[in-house]
Amino acid sequence: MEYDKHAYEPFAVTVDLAVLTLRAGALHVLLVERGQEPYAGSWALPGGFLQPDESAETAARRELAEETGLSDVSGLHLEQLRTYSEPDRDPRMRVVSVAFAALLPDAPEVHGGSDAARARWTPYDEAGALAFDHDRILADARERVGAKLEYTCLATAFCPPEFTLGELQQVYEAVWGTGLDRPNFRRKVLATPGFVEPVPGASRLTGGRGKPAALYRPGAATALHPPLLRPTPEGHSA
Amino acid sequence: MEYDKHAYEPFAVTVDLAVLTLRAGALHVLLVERGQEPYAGSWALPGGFLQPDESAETAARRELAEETGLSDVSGLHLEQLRTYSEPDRDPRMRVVSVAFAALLPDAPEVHGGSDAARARWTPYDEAGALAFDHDRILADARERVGAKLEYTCLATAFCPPEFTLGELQQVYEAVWGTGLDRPNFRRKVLATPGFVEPVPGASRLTGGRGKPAALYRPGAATALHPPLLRPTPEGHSA
DNA sequence: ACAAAAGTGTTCTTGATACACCCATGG
DNA sequence: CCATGGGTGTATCAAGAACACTTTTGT
Repeated sequence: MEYDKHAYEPFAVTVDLAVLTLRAGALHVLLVERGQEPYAGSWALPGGFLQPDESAETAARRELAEETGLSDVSGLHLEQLRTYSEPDRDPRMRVVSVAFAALLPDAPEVHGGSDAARARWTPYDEAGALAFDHDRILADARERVGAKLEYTCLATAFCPPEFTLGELQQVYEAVWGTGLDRPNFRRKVLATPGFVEPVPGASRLTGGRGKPAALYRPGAATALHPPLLRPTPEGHSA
Repeated sequence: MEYDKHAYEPFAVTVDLAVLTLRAGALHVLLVERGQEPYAGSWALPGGFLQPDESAETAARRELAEETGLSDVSGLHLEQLRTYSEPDRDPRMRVVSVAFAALLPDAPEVHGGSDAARARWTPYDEAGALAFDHDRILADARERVGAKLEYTCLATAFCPPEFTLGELQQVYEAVWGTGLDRPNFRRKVLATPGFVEPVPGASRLTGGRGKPAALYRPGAATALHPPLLRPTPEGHSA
């Protein structure tokens, strides 16, 4: 290892964020419209450069606060996905990008981030062709989050502080794109100690009609044993 | 996003490799001895700088070939772990490192890599304190590989082209650090279509004594449904 | 009364676990 | 003939899947 600071072409290091949330039971992602070339007018994932004194995680959280306008992003779940480093991924120079997924419970309207670019929540399925390799980053984000729902308690990161089991189930269904059996889902969640804990007296009407649902809070557990497997994606089966 | 090449302090981008293999039934990792400060005399994971025209994956494979001396590393499994970017992880300058795990079937002796540094295979448990944040990278590598053994066919990446079920089981036991019931392991593997496929007539003696074991090749499947869960790590249970 | 959503119960089937047991080979 | 490792069979138990049914609310 040699350490001459200028022996190599400098690399720019950025973070890109797939900010995910649920709106009306559907998975949405935060996109910003690009003002300059390349890809001017295209939609892209929010992101930006690492400052000299911050880690990728710190930069990601800073960008998240800037883009969403939220005052407190400290409790939100940030998940490092992977790093994209193909030499030609940005036509202007070498940009190595560390990608993150961020999970938001409620979805504040965000039109116009801090840097005056247009921003909007877009249904995942309508994200279409994004700038750079952001399509792939977004697909990787969904796959990673979908996989982590299976064996962690991550789903509560999409929910407000108090939520119903129906809302929790909607998280799974939206991210996985499948339907789940409500009684079985309910039993599975309640049978996992520390996944959720009941809020004693509380209940809430969900669809205007129907029985009010009991409210729950996230529990102390982080892992799910045994996991909650999604209905066999394809023909794998033992 | 602004793109002035010199608006920011340049970052060095490196790759670090946790090269894992099985020797005599135990998990080993490839370490190199550092010649210069900082951490001169300490052991570290092999790695190096990204060249201007290569991706992190390409750089990782190049480093892997250089450090192991293997002529063909194209078939080996490389797994991107995550990127380590704490500002103070290298005392000299900002070094952002993309970490990989590499899985080797046979373990060629490697004393002396290409850059004249001493290199050696070390049992995972004896790796002790490594330079920089390499302890953490190595721990992350083992955890990631252990997790992927549960729900993918990755275990065959540790095996030679033809292997016995006993050898495959040793992979699981070495990475997980647990014992497994042989009859049940066997059934589970054979019941998963495409995990392994038998080599018709072949068999091999393993321990000098005992019945010769049938040989298998890796199959076409990559995923395991349902997964092969490790014996409950801690008190999670439904 | 009816629709809609929450919540409970029950049955069936699958897969995991824990063994006991037989087979082939070398010393 | 015994130790060693490969391979088979089987009983038991826990978990998941499917689905019928009851409860509580708004209209």
